Amino acid sequence: MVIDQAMRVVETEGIDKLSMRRVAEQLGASPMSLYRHVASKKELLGALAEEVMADLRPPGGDRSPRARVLAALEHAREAMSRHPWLLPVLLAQDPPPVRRPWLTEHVLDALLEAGLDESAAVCAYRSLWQYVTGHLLNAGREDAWRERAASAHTSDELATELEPFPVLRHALPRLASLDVHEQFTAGLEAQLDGFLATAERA
Amino acid sequence: MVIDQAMRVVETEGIDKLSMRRVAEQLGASPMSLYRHVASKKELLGALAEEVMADLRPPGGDRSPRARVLAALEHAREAMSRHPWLLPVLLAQDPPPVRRPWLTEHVLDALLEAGLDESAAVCAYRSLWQYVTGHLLNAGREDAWRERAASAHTSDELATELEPFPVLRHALPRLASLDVHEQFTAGLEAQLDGFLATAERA
DNA sequence: CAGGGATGCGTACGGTGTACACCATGTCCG
DNA sequence: CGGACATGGTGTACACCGTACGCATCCCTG
Repeated sequence: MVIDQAMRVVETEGIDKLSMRRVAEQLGASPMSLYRHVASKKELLGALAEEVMADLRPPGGDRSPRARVLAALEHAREAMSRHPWLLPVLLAQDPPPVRRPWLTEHVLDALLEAGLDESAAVCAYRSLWQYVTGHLLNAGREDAWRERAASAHTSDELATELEPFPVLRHALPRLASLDVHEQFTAGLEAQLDGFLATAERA
Repeated sequence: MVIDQAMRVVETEGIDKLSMRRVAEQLGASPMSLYRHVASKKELLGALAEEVMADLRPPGGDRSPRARVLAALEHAREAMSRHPWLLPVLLAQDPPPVRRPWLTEHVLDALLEAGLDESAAVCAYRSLWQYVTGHLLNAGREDAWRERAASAHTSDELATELEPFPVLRHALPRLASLDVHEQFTAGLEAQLDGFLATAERA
């Protein structure tokens, strides 16, 4: 019940409005009463994260291993991008909770089927996961970047600031018009294909 | 002076011991006096981040473009891993500060020289950067994961918890013995080579 | 019925960022 | 010289936060 209400708060008011007092208030209870159900706020957050991760089951299908990896990670990205608070919370939890690792299982399996040996598969999985998380964490700011880039044309101040960086300045419009989702799949495919290629060579 | 002292606090006591009151105290001043020099704590953190980023100049050299990209990003990883607070702070800043983008300039330049067209280079740069940040954010927890993985042999509870995930369970020892730095360069090279390969095909 | 554990809650402590009003000092201009 | 004004410092106060501690109340069992 507590975590349900907490989830509701997070979803409606955002993660930084989540406080013990807020949850208790909406529950018509006193702040301290929550501690009968939850050891600490950190644990509460962990429970929230686990709840979301629990139904992070990659889509099935009888596609090629490569396609399965791409689909699984794209699915994960999409799901996690709908809960922007999730990733920071997960990263703040130590030790990392065992979170029904469907994704890991699925991707590892596909990588092995694609011909990677076990240690290469593990390495590749971690790399791909890191890429996905990195993308998610940066993606929120892309809009701000875009504005910044767009204003480079008009703002003299920014123009002179970028004076020592000719390549960047010239490429700035491209950066502004970059489609976030396209860029995600491009990077994902590049990395995966890189791994598959080195596996092939061995 | 304020930011210098703040930097000192962060370096010696960690980022979460940084508070206006703490800095003021060490400066022998009152908390509110800081606000004459800094608009808010957020701005203070931004200034700290910028200070570190300012001397994030990738190493030069007359190597191949590929080697230059790798060296630049490895340099960035190494530098940022020495300041674990940096990346979270950067990601919390909106809008992202213009932070003397030596790295961007350097990598973009190398990518263009490697034969990518401008929009591909921009896309690749963002992907690579996202990978680096993702790696850094996850890397701190690797030790905890390693412990967790190591305890899988002994702990029955974890063993039964992993029962529905045979592939993962079998691969767990590999995960535990993964060298973080090797994994970083492997993923980096895979992604970069993937981008270079698709550029070649075009 | 007596006792005891589970559960809820009120109070309080120590911490945070910062709005606001006030004061000290120096600098410049009429 | 006298007063305006900018610059920096301070003390108080507010609105929060997480949570340690101890007391009150309930139900369940012996």
